[in-house]
Amino acid sequence: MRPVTNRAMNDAMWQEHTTGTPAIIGRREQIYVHAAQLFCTRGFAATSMANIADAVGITKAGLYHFVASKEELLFTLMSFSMERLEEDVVAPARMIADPVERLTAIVRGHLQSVMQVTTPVGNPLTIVLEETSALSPDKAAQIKARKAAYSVFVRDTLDEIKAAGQLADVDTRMATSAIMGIILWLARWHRPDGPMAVADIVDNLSGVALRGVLKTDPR
Amino acid sequence: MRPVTNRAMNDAMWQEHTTGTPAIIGRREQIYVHAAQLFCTRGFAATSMANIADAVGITKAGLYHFVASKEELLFTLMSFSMERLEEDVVAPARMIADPVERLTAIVRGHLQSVMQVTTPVGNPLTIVLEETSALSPDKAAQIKARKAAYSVFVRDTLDEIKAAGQLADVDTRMATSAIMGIILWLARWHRPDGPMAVADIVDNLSGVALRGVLKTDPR
DNA sequence: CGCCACTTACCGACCGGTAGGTAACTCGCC
DNA sequence: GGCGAGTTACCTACCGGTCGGTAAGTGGCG
Repeated sequence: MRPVTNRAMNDAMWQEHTTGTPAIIGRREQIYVHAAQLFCTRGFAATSMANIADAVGITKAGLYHFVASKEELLFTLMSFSMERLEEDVVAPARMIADPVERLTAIVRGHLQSVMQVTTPVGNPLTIVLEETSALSPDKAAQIKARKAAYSVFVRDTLDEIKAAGQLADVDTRMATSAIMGIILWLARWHRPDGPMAVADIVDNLSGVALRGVLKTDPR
Repeated sequence: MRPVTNRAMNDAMWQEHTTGTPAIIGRREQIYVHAAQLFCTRGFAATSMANIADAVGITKAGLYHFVASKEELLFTLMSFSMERLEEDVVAPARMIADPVERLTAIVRGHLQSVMQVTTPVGNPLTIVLEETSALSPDKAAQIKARKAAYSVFVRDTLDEIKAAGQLADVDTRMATSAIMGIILWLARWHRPDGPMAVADIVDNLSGVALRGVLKTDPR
């Protein structure tokens, strides 16, 4: 069973929902894109394999030619989602030495990334990450560990900012939670056809987040 | 079919999970409390009526003696949740004339309210509100309208603050979204046995939220 | 070039199990 | 004796997943 490449899936999701033109992509990619959207709209448990098959335009048995199980489908989607976050947001930010600049890059990058996959139901890749309870304990633990690593990365950056005397009077765990809340909530409500430009949303939300956790710059 | 009073349900949820002592409450209240927790942990679709019945200690048919349907159960829970928000947070805040003070009261009150019902799985009453997709269109619309009214209340307050020249350079819709994100995310991760005191969490998160949206006080 | 072995991409029918929900009965108490 | 609070037994629909089968290629070899 040939694996789905992340690049192909990303292209598929991105192209389908930004240009409106369905990408010429393989069945596997089609399946993952439709599954992500359905899981996002109705939830994992409320989506049947027959629903996904219908959306793709094949039968349920045909669907099982490409995926091993419903759980594997969800897990692959989640892994892909975490990989995107790690590659597109965390990796570039790690190269930035100054902690305030790094935090800015994380927040703006993550916000940007959330809006890059824009569907009429929010960002399926982010929302699907909330379905960890549908996974077997060991797979759930894998995803949770990757989420936790990201959280630690943000918090460590905030600790550095605190050490440099540039953090507002706030616990770094709480600051991390506040930032995550702002970003994750965006993933739920943002619609591609909304009235506000992506760049403006990034500016506004990163502004609130950074003003909220940083000491007002005395410069 | 006698209705469940909100006060009784509130007492039940509150007492059960703060004192550890199960409150002496009626079956109806027991059912709603357990259903809320299960819906919160596994999700609405992944929770069966048999699961709820087991948790309460009766049979599934016995459960149907008290509730009309699974959907009604969810809808009642959601209505109760919105009523609490409206009574405990919105109503008191409406009496405050100064918009900055009012916003402070909303944010702190909502954070407080989220942590008042503390279970090992977050705040079921808040999280259950995310299951609107499991409701029939008309019932979903009712809940969405109440959520929207709350959102408008917050945004109107921010508009007043802007008019008074006390808002940071941020769109009021975006500021509303950021504030909601911080609060709703708290409802997902907060645990009653966490290391941080409720009062400290309120101070920290309201601090981030208010610093994020308000102009730095020149006093 | 043509044929054969093999693979890919499916389909219709079906399986055991579980879902939400119901009908009819029983028990105990005012 | 009637009503509230349950029970057992059961129904139908649908769930995730599998089975056997097949049409349309693909590649190698004589």
